[in-house]
Amino acid sequence: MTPSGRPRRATLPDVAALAGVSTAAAGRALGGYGSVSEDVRRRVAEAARQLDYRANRLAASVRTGRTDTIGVVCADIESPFFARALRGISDVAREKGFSTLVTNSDEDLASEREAVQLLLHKQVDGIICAPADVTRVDHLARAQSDGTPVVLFDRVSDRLEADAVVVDGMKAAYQAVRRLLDLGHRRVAIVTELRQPREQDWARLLDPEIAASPGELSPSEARLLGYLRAHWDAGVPVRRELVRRTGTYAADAAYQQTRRVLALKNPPTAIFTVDNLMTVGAYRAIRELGIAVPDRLSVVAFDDLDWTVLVSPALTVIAQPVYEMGAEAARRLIRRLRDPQPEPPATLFMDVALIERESVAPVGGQTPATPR
Amino acid sequence: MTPSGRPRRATLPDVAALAGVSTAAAGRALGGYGSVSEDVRRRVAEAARQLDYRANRLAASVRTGRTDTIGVVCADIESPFFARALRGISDVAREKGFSTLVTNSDEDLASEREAVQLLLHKQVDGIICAPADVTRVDHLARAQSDGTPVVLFDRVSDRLEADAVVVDGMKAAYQAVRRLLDLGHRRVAIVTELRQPREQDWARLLDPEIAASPGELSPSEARLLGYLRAHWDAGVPVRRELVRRTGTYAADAAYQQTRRVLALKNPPTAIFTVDNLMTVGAYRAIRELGIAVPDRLSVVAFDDLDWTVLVSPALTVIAQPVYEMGAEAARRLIRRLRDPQPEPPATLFMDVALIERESVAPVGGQTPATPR
DNA sequence: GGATGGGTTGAGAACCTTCTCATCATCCCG
DNA sequence: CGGGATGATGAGAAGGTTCTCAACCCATCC
Repeated sequence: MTPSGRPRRATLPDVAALAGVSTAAAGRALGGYGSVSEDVRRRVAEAARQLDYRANRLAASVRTGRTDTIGVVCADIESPFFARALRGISDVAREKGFSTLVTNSDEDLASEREAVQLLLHKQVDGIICAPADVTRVDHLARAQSDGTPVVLFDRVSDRLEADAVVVDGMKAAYQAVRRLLDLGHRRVAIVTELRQPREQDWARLLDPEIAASPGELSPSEARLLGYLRAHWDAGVPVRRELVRRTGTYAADAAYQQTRRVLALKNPPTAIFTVDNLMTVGAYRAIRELGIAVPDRLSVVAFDDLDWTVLVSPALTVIAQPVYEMGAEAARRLIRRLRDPQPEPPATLFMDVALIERESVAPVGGQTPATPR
Repeated sequence: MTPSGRPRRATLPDVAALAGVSTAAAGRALGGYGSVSEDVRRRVAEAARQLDYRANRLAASVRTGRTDTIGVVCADIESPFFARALRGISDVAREKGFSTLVTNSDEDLASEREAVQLLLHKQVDGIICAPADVTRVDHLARAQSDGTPVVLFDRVSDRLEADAVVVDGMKAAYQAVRRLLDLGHRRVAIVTELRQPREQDWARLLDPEIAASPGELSPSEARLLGYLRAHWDAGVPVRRELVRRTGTYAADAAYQQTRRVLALKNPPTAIFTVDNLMTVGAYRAIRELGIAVPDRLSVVAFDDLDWTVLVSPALTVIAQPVYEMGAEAARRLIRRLRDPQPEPPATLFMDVALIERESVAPVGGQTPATPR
């Protein structure tokens, strides 16, 4: 009996004793390693059943050094993007016998560091992380060099030799914005967070050399770059007042910025929102102002959300394979866990799809011929 | 060096040796238990820093029996409801020094059993669970009697003596439906999942005795009961053809059912959807059919989602304090962990709010005077 | 000056597994 | 029938921590 009066849970020696074998044999019988006779296996199983034995996987982990757990650091589990990705991760993980320990960084580097620290203390076998700052990944590098593999998710960093699963945000944004420009739009607004609005950011994006290697860019920066390039290639000048940064990652800020940009003397005829939170805020502003979409304003949003088909007109969006991205990240991590030195780390770029619905029209405003 | 060539991580004895103290002393110094002199504390800290010591919390857990981890069994992490609740849970958990191990049951009893089993193997300190079937909770009862406290979330079961954090779904639904009836609606449809459409369910809900103790009802059943009661109290007969069950928990099914109910010769003038997935499906049908809301159809939805203000007209909804529910569940669980025998388990009913927006009008169809 | 008591300290057990290794029985084969 | 391979078994170490306990120091108090 424990001090609390509850009967203590049966342990391996208890089972072994009841079955009349050694602890080692009982362990083998239940753990499925080593070799045991059929007879012993049966007796041990029976004893375990009788005692309602429940293996303590913690103890096993101390011994083996494996916990069959993968740690996930996401920005915010509440966001549909991460929620769905996590579903992909945990489905694959479960299938392969792993659990998932989830933490939120809220896009804050310090929280992320703390989270990684915690995961390492808890001895997770590997980590999937959406790094808050792709230029500050030393903690991940250290985890990795200490033997805990890392897979980057949603964001690459060329300062870390690790697998990564991402989307080519630059290409996707380019494609969407190019489409708008081709339809004759000359004033296309973009609503983006972009946390540190360092003045040199803008310059960085203009630098063709940096622009060529997206490993230094956050997703938002990459998408902004796509926006800029589409303009350059189309020979349309970029209007500074149409590039709206919220500075903070919040729908409300996007709402404010959108109201402001739509209140310009010379307002945009199209707007591109850079992720789901920005879309929510921007769309609220558009709706509140009662602006006719797509007649007066065309809208393209990054990320497909279930409500984008519920509003009228339905939103044209860039859809990322979010679930699959999560699943693939988990697959890669687990592959690396199983096979210590498989192949050199690689970045997987997954395809996005531009889903044309009803919120885009040629400038001037006729609705396109084929609404859906 | 480990076989792999990497230097082995420093352990407590290593630190102790470098600091020139016993392992026990080093453990005390770093772990913050027992008593140590200032001098020792400093030397140990310095040694730990030099060796880049990282505590193995697994080993500690084996010894202490605590893992500072709480297990969560939710139906589907991808649903906005659970995603937000999980955020509440993990915020509180983190603040109090706990991690969260997350599993999905997909509303399937077998998966839930498996998940609980896994959590127990991993020795979580406690479990927060949204049980798939409130009448089958033996596995949770066993976990609890074995010393792993359980807090029910979103659903009560009177077959389990445990804390629970829920919403009074019956009252909420009653309130919403009553409002519709008071506005003159006589044909109010309800779209609900309700997994096992056992024929006796209906009878159960009619039985006043069972209806009095909601501890046997799933949230969907409770909400249906609220719907029924509102009718009884208002003296409005319940039309069987207006009660639409999807049988399966999917937006598509809700879409189908909604199309069907709206295609009746004598269609409803109002519709009540029972949770977020049902709302998405039902609203898609309404939009596709081009039915004017609220002029021809009033709409009330359970659960407030970010898009309910983005559609026009904005949806009138019943809002649950989802984040707070998660947070409170975590608080209760942790309180019980800290204090083995605090008070008897209790069910906390949290308040819902009926948020009136633009999707409800008196029957016949004028828009109400105060749109927002 | 001895008793009391609180703060420090280290030895070693404990937690519950897995793993190594030596032992032993069995079996196959030449 | 000897030699070697194969498989089953148990003793005991290992994994990295926490905890118990006895010993010790030193100050205080009578």
